[in-house]
Amino acid sequence: MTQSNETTSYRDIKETVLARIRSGEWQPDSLLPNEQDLAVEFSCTRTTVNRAMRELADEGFLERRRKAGTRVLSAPQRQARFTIPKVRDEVEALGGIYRYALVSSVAERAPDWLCARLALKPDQHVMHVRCMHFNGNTPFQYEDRWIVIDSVPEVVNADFASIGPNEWLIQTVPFTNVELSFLASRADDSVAAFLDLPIGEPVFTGERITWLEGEPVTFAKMYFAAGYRMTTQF
Amino acid sequence: MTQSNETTSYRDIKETVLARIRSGEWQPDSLLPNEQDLAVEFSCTRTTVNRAMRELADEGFLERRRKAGTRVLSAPQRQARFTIPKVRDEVEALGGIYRYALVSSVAERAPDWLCARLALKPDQHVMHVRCMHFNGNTPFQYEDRWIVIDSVPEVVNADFASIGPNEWLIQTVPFTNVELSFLASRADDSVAAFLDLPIGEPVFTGERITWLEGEPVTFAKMYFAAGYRMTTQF
DNA sequence: CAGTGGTCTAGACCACGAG
DNA sequence: TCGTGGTCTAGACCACTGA
Repeated sequence: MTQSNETTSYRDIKETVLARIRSGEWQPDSLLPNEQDLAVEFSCTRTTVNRAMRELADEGFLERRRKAGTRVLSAPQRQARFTIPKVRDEVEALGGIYRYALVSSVAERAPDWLCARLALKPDQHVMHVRCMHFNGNTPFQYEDRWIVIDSVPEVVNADFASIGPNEWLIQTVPFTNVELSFLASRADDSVAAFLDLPIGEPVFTGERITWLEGEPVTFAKMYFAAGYRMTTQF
Repeated sequence: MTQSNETTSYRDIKETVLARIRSGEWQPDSLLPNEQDLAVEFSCTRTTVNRAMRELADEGFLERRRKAGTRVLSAPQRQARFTIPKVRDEVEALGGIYRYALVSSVAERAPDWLCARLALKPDQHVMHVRCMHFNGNTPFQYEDRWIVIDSVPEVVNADFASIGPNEWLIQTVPFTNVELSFLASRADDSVAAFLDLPIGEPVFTGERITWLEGEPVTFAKMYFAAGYRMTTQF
């Protein structure tokens, strides 16, 4: 009990509401009493009821609309929250020792497919950085990344031998918008070599595009070693 | 402006705080003024400041501790929220026409690997359901699922020819705990045939384990058709 | 111990949107 | 139009935890 004894907290209300939904007392799609009535029932203020119901709606159990009232969602829109850790943290969470290694870092004209992907002008230049992340001496992730020089001019002076491009970017342009995708790809000869896999092996792959105030900053492909799985509970 | 003119809303405060972090005015790891002081600065009550800061902490930008105060997280723990839609919704969101087809549905003794995975007793029985989800006539997802009969006895009477096992389960035991994983697997001959792929092709694969009040309910493997990617923005 | 965030109250005004 | 949720105020007590 977070609050002192015998008060009804918003947590209590959340529990009670969930229990009623689970028990079938409040059927999917059914309309719930309004906040004022619930406040009376729970002997608390409408503010407290409001917080409880608002959070339940955020969590995907309820749908609330002014005037229409609050309904139980028939198919709860449960959302999985995946925390996207930095590779270093991910390795260390596994109890491993993180090691980073730069493979190559070159400034080059942005390839056509990247221009299309990031809406770059045809003559824009990018820093192409390839690197490896190890768990001890085991390959953990191979990263292939392009950083738009016009958007982050300091990148030409970055020392990617000593710091990974992701960590460098987080320090340099911390607050960005991100589009993140996951897919299964096939190991080409390069990926296979870096991850110590047979060519053609399925590889769990992430793609991340990052913008800062609408300007494209970076495109990254992250190839995970065999057996990797991304897991969450909810 | 959600509130009437000239009041400071919790949204305004959130924006201002984020802007200060972005601009570097509030550096990572630095301590922010306490709520009371911010309330004075923003000419509003502490309640309003509290809501703004609480939400920013929920969203992974700040860390708050009683007595210690509120700090800017150096590596924002941005969390990707993936909405896990029902297959039907996912297909329809693509503008496609959803079609479901049952492949097989048999009650059987739980295989050993499943007993281990779900902590079943060796003699427990499961309903093994295999089915296909199509976008029009294109394979979209092949689903291989086991449902624990002791946990959901009604399953023996379910008509999986007319309703998918996931939709049936949502109707029957709506509120559950879930562990969800994604990985890249290799198409075996069966998966390859159902998804119309060459054998050995990489397949984006989901695994879902569901419990109800601690009792294991179901284990499902979901194999997605070629080219599938799971995407989110944040 | 004392400062900070966590939460509740009692009341108010308002925006939205269904009927 | 008018009921419902969205938000803010002003004030209070308390839980947690760092020093």
